[in-house]
Amino acid sequence: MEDYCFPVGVHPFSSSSSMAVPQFSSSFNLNEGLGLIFQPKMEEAVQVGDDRNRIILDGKHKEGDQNRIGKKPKPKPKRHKYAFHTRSRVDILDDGYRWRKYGQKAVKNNVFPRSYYRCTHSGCDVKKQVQRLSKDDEIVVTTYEGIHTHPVEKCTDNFEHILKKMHIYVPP
DNA sequence: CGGTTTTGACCCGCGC
DNA sequence: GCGCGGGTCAAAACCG
Repeated sequence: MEDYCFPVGVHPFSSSSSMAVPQFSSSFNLNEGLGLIFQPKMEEAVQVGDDRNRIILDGKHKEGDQNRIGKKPKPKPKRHKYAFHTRSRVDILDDGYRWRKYGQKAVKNNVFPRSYYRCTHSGCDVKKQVQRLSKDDEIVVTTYEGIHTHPVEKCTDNFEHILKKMHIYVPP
């Protein structure tokens, strides 16, 4: 599946606690290419003492529906995928961008479905997939594909709104 | 009422 | 060619 898989960091917008706390940071900028910059203060999230927090690089990903009927088959531009393994009990890890869900599919050998999101910013076709591992349901894999053509949407959302969207997790 | 989510259908690539 | 799995579309439902 992935071409490369190496430990690098942790998703900067979650924590190892029972709830992913949205911590917005303009330093999280996929436009930097591989320059994923994590805030030092995010280090608390790297408390999982194993290699489960990592980045997956996939340089040769097929281009979705570029070849749909009625469309010219374009030379496939290379798009990189960046995947974060995140220990979190919530699926929605707000990264400062606004996403619209456009699909959900059951994944083979996984009891949890995979969700597909697209950046809502006009002209920006960055996508991401969110999937939970069936082995360890506390691990969420978020895969980003493409590069944002715009800066991070500032934190228009207030915290209350975010919590609503997250369906706050209440530990038993 | 406009934006988002849901969900079944559809498309495509790949292996057999 | 066929079936399977993954990815996307698009209409309807939902929601603030």
